[in-house]
Amino acid sequence: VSAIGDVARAAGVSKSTASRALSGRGYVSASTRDRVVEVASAMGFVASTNAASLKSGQTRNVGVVIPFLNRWFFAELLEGIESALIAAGYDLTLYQVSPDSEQRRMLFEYFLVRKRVDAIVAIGIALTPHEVERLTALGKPIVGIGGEIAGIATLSIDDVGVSRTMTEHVLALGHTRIMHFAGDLTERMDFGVHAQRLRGFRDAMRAADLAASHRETAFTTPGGYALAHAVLADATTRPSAIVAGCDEVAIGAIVAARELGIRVPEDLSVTGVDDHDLAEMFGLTTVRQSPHRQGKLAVELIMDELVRSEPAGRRSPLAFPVEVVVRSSTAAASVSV
Amino acid sequence: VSAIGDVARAAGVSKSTASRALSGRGYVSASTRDRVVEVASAMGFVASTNAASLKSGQTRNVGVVIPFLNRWFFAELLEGIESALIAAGYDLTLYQVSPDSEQRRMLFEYFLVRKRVDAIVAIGIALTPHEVERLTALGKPIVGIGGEIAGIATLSIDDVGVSRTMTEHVLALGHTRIMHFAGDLTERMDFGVHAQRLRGFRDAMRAADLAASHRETAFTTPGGYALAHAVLADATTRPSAIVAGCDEVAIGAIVAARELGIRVPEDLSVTGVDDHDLAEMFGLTTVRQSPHRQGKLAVELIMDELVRSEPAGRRSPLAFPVEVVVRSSTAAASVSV
DNA sequence: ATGAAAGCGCTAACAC
DNA sequence: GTGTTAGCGCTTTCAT
Repeated sequence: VSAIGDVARAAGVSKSTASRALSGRGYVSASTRDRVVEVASAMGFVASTNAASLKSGQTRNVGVVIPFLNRWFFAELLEGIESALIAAGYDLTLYQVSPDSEQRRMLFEYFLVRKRVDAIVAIGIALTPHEVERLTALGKPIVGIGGEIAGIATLSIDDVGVSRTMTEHVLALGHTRIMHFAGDLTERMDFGVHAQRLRGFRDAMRAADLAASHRETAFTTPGGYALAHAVLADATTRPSAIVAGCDEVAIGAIVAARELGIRVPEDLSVTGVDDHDLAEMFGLTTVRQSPHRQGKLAVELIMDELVRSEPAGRRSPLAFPVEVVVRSSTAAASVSV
Repeated sequence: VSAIGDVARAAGVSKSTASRALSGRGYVSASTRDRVVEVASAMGFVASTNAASLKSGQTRNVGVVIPFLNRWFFAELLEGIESALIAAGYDLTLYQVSPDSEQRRMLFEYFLVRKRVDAIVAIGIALTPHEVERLTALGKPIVGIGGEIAGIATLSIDDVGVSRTMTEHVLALGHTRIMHFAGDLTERMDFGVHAQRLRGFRDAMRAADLAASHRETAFTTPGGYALAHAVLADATTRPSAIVAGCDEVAIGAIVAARELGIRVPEDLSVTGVDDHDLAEMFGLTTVRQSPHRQGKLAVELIMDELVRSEPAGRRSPLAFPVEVVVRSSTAAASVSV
């Protein structure tokens, strides 16, 4: 009672002919094909992916490993990946994983290995050489996003450079009392994003012969808000500019500053990183990472290996180009002292 | 060269014994089991889900259909669902679908039918009777979230009631010039959430013998921001309270109000719906929908049908209980006129 | 151009 | 308790 057998019988052909007609591979006469296709759709027949996969070894399914779902950059990235995959006829299996967890080990040792996915997109996860080896041994293309990983194609922005650029931008406006709102360094997100952005800030400040002060905070809007309230309370010691580690933190800082009666950008310059969808509303100067495009590009790289199997040239780490977006939050800088 | 055959040979047993030892089903002596398990893990063996599914008809995979990824409520919901599924040993296949699209038809006619998922969680999608029938005919449990759907278990909040309650809350504070910031009614999200929240507002206003005025906006923070700027500009006509259709809109309104020098809540009360993670920062009075818990509950319902196969009692629509969270944004209401 | 038959890797009767 | 056997539904040589 195999389903394709039913279609075949109804169309008066053999299973193999039905299969050829429906999959498009192999020779079938036009008239036969049309008949089979019509019968199949009339019956509402859809081939079982399991059976097809078992035979072909292709699942038409891609696993996506992601650390956050409720943060703007990651949600947007996921959207880009999802739409690109659907467009290519692939399904997306989602794994939310915090780095450094037992869960993560499980994922790589078990979930990803049971021949359910053709490829993997690993976001914000610094794969170990062992993990890379295990996955490539299975012949599964992997693309990493968020940092460089030896041996596989990766997509990432230059976090140090981005942070340095933003700091230089603020310096060029004449600021000297600049503070960096860094992510929690002990949290140790993979690839040390927080640490790298801190480093970019420090590099720029050192080059300008200025003292680089920073404070750590949760990488969220409430985090930036709370920290700004603490840091901005004392008018005599407050910085004239804040270089925030990400837009969420920057936005929290702006809200807090306004609550304290501090005008932004007149009395306080704020910059972020991400081009969050609220950035425009707050006139935030930031760096556009184009997560949507990163997602689509990642899928393209996957498809290069999967469909056209040309892994060679592309395998090197790819520094994704970003774009600085200057808005009013830094436009009118007060030149202090 | 079947993989489990390799394990079996290496362990000196037959394929079926190996299968029993690894799956845990059926009788195997403890010593044999241990040996097989050890050999398998030494070889890094993981059973092919395809083959297992083909045989058992169970995919241990659940499809989740969701309209947005980058909105707080939906992202949080997805997180809840994901973690509950992983905990149950299930994978999650993600489909982002805008209601009313060609894509959506494809999804139900094709993607969801190819025996790749055991069950479906449909979020914010008003399934048609035809779609429900097709899916239930396949014996796949479905749980809907966001509105009632005939014939399947659904989880939703009482949108009319929620909106009425919030309006009554504002009325009780003594406000008379209250405006509703509604979602775009032409956008027609499934289940008419926007229209229902508007109705709850109108019901409460009518009961209080007050004129119910509302304006439509995109259901986003920038949307609420732009609308508030337009509505609040004229001090003589501005409302003393805004009942926003969701927290995103409410937050945008608060930011705009503050930019205009309007104090919140002293000069303007604002309420929302969702308990967005920025709600606390803005002191926003809102309704907590607990998306995380909704997600976990949805998975539980799925598992009831899937594992314990007891679909009966639960199938009726379930009104998910919400909680009103009063914060400072409505605490000190100015009694107008 | 089409059909017959083998088999993808695993599980579940059924025998022993 | 363990091995043997027969498929799950499809694709794909290989004949015809």
